[in-house]
Amino acid sequence: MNPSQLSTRERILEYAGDMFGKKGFKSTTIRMIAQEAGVNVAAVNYHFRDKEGLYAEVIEDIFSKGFARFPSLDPKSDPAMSAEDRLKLFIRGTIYRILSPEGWGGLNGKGRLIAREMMEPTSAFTQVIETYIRPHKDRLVAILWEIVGKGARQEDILLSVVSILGQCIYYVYATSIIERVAPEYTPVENNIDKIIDHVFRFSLGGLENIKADKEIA
Amino acid sequence: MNPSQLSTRERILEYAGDMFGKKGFKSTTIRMIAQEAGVNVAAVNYHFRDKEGLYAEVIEDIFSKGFARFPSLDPKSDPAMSAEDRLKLFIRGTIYRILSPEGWGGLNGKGRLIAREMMEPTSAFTQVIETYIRPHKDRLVAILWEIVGKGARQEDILLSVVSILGQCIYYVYATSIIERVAPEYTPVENNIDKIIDHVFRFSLGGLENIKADKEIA
DNA sequence: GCAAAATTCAAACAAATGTTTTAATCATAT
DNA sequence: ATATGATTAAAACATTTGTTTGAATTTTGC
Repeated sequence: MNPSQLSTRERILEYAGDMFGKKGFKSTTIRMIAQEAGVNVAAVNYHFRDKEGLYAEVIEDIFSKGFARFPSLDPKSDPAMSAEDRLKLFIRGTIYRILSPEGWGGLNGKGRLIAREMMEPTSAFTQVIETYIRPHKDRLVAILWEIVGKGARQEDILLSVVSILGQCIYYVYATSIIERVAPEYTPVENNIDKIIDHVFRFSLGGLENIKADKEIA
Repeated sequence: MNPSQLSTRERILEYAGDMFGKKGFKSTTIRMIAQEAGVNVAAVNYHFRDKEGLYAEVIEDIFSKGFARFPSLDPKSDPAMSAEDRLKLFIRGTIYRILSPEGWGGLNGKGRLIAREMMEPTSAFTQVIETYIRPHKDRLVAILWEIVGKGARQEDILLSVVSILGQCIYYVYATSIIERVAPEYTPVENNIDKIIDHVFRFSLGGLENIKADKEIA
C-alpha cells in the first residue's frame, strides 16, 4: 500500500520504527517523525499519548509482524522430519526474519531497533520476551535435545542455543563492521542463503563435538 | 588507584566511559558526568573541547587499554603451537577482553559502549577499526586457514570468522536477554571459563564440518 | 443535512542541555 | 615572594525538544 494512503496513525508507526532504529529512542525527535510522516507534531501525542507510548507500540508492531511472517516454528516443518532438518528450518526462519527485506531488513531496517532492545531492553520489551522470544528459544532447545541426545547436560544445550542464535543475530548486529573490515565480502543482504547454509553446517559440526564429548565423559 | 586522587581529566574519562556505555551518547549529559566525577561542568569543555571530543577520547582509551591487557595475539602463543591451540588462546583472549572485569566487563561495563559502537559506529570508531579490529580479524583468518587447510574457499573462512566472533560477542551483547529467558543459566560473568571451553569446542566442530565439505566438493 | 465526535493544526510553554563567559583559585617557574 | 599560566567555579545563554492548548477542520452517526 502506498504510504500516503495509510492512516495518520499507521504512517507515524511506520516512520517511527525506522527512525527509532536508525537513531535510537533519545535521539529521535517527535518533530523528525512528524516531518517524515507528513503529519503534525501534536498528532503523535494525540494518537499515542506520549513518546514512550509510541515506542511501545512500535516494538509490539515489529515483533508481531516479524514472527507472523517468519514463525519460529516453520509451517513447512513436520514432526516426522529429522531434528537436523528442523534445525535447518529454524535457522532459516530466524535469519530471514532478521535479515530479509520482508522481515526486519537487517541493520538498515527494523533490525537495528531489535538490536538496540536486545542490548538494552526497555519496559516495552518485557512483554515481547515472554510472548515471542522465550517460546522461540524453547523450540530450539527441544530440537537440540533431539540432536545431541537425552544424555547431554542442560548446560551444554543452553550454551549451544547461545552459539546458534549468536551466529544468526551477529549478522545483523555487526553488518557495518563486517563491511568495513572485510570489503571483499559481499554485502550481507545479498547473501542470506549462503549465510543460512553456513550457519547450519557450522552449527551441526559444533553439535557433533558436543555430542562426542558427552559420550566420552 | 583511588578515583579521588586521579586528575580531573582522568576522572572525567573514567566516569564518562561508564555513563556513555550505560545510557548512550545522546542520553548521557555533561552535567551527569560532571556530578559523578565530582567536577564542574565547564571542566569537560575545558579538557575535551566538547562532548564529541570527550567521546572520541573515551573510545580510544577503552580500546588501547583493552587490547593492551588482552592482546589478540596471546603472548603465550608460539608459532610452534598447533593451530587448534592458538585458536583456543585467541578465543580465550577475546572473551576475557570483552567479558572479564579486568577487560571491558561485559554489558555492565565498557563492553556496552563497544557493543553500541559495533552496531552504529561513530567517526571516533573508524580509527579503532583500522588499529585494533582489522588486525585482530586477520589473525583469526590466518589461524582458520591452517585449521581448514589451503584448499578451503575464502568465503567459508570469512563466514567462519563471523561465526566464531559472533559467538564471543553475543555473550556481551545479549547478556540481559539470556538472563531473562534462561534464568536457570548462571550469570555470564561467573562462567567465563565454561563459555570459553564451549565456544572452542563448538567452533572446532563447526570447522570440521567446513573442512569435510571442502573435501567432498 | 446536521450535530457531535474525532482529528489536525499552529502556536506557545516549560524543562533539559551543550556551550560560553568571566571571575576566582591554584600551581609553577623565576 | 611574585608574576604568569593553568585550572576550577558559578552563572548565564541559546537551542532543542516533549508536551499542551485551543481553535479549525474533517469525519461519523443518524
